[in-house]
Amino acid sequence: MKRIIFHIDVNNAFLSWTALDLLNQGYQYDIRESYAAIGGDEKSRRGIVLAKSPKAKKCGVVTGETLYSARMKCPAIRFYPPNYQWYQKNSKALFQLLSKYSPDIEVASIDECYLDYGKVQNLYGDPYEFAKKIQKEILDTLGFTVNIGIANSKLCAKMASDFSKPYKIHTLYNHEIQKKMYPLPIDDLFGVGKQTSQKLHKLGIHTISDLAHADATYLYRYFKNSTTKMIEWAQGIDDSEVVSEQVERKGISQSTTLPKDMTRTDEIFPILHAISENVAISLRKKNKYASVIAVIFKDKFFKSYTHQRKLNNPTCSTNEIWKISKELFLEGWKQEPIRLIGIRLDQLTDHVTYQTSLFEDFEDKKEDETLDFVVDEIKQKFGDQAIGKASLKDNKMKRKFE
DNA sequence: TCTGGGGTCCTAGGACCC
DNA sequence: TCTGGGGTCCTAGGACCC
Repeated sequence: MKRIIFHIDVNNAFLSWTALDLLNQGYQYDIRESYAAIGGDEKSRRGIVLAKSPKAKKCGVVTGETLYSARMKCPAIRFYPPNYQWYQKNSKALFQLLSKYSPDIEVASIDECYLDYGKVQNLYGDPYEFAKKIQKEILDTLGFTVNIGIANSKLCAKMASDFSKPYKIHTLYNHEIQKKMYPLPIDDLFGVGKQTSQKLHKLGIHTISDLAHADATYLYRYFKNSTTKMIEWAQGIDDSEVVSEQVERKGISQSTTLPKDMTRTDEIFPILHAISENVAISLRKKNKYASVIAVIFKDKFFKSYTHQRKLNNPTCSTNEIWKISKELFLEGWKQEPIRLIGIRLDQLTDHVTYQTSLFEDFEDKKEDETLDFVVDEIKQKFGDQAIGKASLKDNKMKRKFE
């Protein structure tokens, strides 16, 4: 039996959710109906468009461009800052509403998910009618609109939900692929980004149909092992299942664009220290230990590079993560101005079996970790101000990370 | 007044082992 | 002393997604 998959996607998620927030606060108009965008702060060099209203889109404003450039295209535009906590609340509410109807929901990101409709069809009947019903229920109870794509695979459902917006339902069943998907430009195919699309265009492949009919042996020279999957996706073939269990995080990272390009360690280290604390706290919240620590750099030319180390003994200690990050920074830094600095923790494990080495003090380490957990708990109870690292006390930078 | 932040997956090359 | 070769681990970088 053929599967039936829904892909549910919030229209202009960040903008819609901020619109609701503002209306709640007594705003007189709905920013979804005006020239508006969600964006970071230009002064702190985070000035890019994260989401835009339909009217702003009509002016040519695109996600990811600078606020400056958006303003050039659309002088009437107004920018609003993102509010991630509020977004998370709305996201949860959406998935909760949907899980009333089916336990088989795969959360794909903060504003989209897949639902395995085939498994519950006998309860709710015609897919299109049901999609209409939940679409309306979401609008009535949560206040924002979603697009729904209906297809026989996750890939096609995802492609379908993207066809036209907002508040639309599209089907892309297997028998509709040639008519509805083949004519689209290759850039529209999920998984084909800027680099791949450029290569494909050079090879004379411009539409999804071109790729669906392309010679795999020929393309293999350029795309190696991703060739088969890419061609299958162009043909609308995707057997992947809707996975409802929450998959464990593989890594934790935090990075920040610096207020200016920096070259002095006395300016950079307090920030790196604060990031160490933050990622360590996230790690302990999940009751995990990290086996790999990486420091992330971005230079003034926007070139990123990393320097990492695999640890003999996984850690969750703030002190150790900070100490190693500092070492990694000094080893990896190319002595050039830094635009962004960050830390990533990888290969997270549950337990630690200490491999004692001559040079490490086992007891000290355990003490460090125990202390960390106690500090976490105090902060949880009495707030972040209750306790803190003396070295960060008087640093203005610290405020940014709280 | 240029260009966020948090993820995942894949690949390539070197070291090392048998 | 004509320089194998497969497997695995580690590091670094790139592409893609929202």
